[in-house]
Amino acid sequence: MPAPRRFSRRRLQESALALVDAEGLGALSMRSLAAALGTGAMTLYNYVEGREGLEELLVEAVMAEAVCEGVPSDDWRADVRALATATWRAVRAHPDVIPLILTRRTFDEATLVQGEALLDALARGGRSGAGLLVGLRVVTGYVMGFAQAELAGPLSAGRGESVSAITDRVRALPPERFPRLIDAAATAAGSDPRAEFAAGLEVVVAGLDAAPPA
Amino acid sequence: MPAPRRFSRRRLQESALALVDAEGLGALSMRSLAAALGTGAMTLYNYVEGREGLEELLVEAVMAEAVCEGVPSDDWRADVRALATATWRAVRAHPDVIPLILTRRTFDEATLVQGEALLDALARGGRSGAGLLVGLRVVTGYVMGFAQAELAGPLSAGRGESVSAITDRVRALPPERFPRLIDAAATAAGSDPRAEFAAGLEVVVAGLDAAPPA
DNA sequence: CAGCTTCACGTACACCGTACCTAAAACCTT
DNA sequence: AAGGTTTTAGGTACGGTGTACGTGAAGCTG
Repeated sequence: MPAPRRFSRRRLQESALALVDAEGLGALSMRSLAAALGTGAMTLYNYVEGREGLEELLVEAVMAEAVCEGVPSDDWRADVRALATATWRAVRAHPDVIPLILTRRTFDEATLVQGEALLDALARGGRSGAGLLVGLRVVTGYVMGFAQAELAGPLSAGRGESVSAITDRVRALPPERFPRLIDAAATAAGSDPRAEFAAGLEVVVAGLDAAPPA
Repeated sequence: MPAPRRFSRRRLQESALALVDAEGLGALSMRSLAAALGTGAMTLYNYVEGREGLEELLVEAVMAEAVCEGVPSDDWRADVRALATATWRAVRAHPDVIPLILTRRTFDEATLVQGEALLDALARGGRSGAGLLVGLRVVTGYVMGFAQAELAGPLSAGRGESVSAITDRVRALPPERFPRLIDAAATAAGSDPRAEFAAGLEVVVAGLDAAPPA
């Protein structure tokens, strides 16, 4: 009965993501996205539940890119690594969306599938019940925490800021009070984020191996 | 020479924190905080660098509550546990500020001191260089990630939402596709967040113990 | 007592999300 | 074929936001 919908959900996601990737989160508004689509702001309300729904759309788009092949395998450790890394890579590809991801508890398809797969891998590692839940929390916590660290860290250049804005700021600290922080910042400035993430993940996996599942 | 300042920084922090704790982050605006202080909105600009500065003020106030006694001790593992727990408790005491904490890279005194202490503990655990940096990332990542999980999780009641809104939502999922998620949600609903955090932290510490510092 | 410096704070503007409304488009009746 | 019905498109307008700018007063210094 209705007039045919002008836009698909995918189309909205693509436009929104392109806009945010190009001009930053601050450039996203109902009006700006509508303009990018060549329509009026109020039209978007036929596709999305207000501003909140728009942001969910974006998060969903990013998480959907976290595809992970070869899971489940016969090696639960490899699976945990693969799942965590896939999520992290997807998030990292769209740094401007990170604030939205961090401040939301998402329930999109992709996140649920990844969560289920992660639980499955951990279960194959011998965890169950509360111990399984703890394992999930540790792994997802690590991924999210690392993403947060990358928000304005020396790893990624914030919009308009130098790559090492943070590093510079730490370097300016009183060396007698924060010697280790200054040292760590110098180390971070010259390190590869992928290697850092992988090394941290190794610590997590080692912990899962060593800690008794209660 | 000047007219004496009407407000102290501490006073602003207390008012802002009280306002946010009582009415949520959405209730915080230049005007609302000014009104709570009995003044006009523009006055705040004499104390704070715009909205951004106001939010930093809040984060600083929360982080300052993360006091940690008895560190450093002669047990680096205990120190890591104590520091992580102190930060988490402070954050958890003001859940409405969590979005601000997560979306910001903070440089207030308290955070720096905690970071330095954490690095010191990890160094006593035999880490240095890149391995030390990784240890820092893992621990702070875990704390931040856990805080994020608590945003709207079954652990804390979101403003106006039932304590188990998330749990309910997971329970409504197709059981044949997400059996483990549903199970985990049920476990989470009945678990104590403090115990969960402690157990996860134990996994992290075990990982730090087991993983070679490169 | 000037005079300068600093703070207090009202006004005004651009921009935001969105409640509400109108018109047109496509299907379902009769 | 014509009318009714239902859904989408999209404009208008309102209350709220952050803040640039300007004015006025208050206190120290000469």
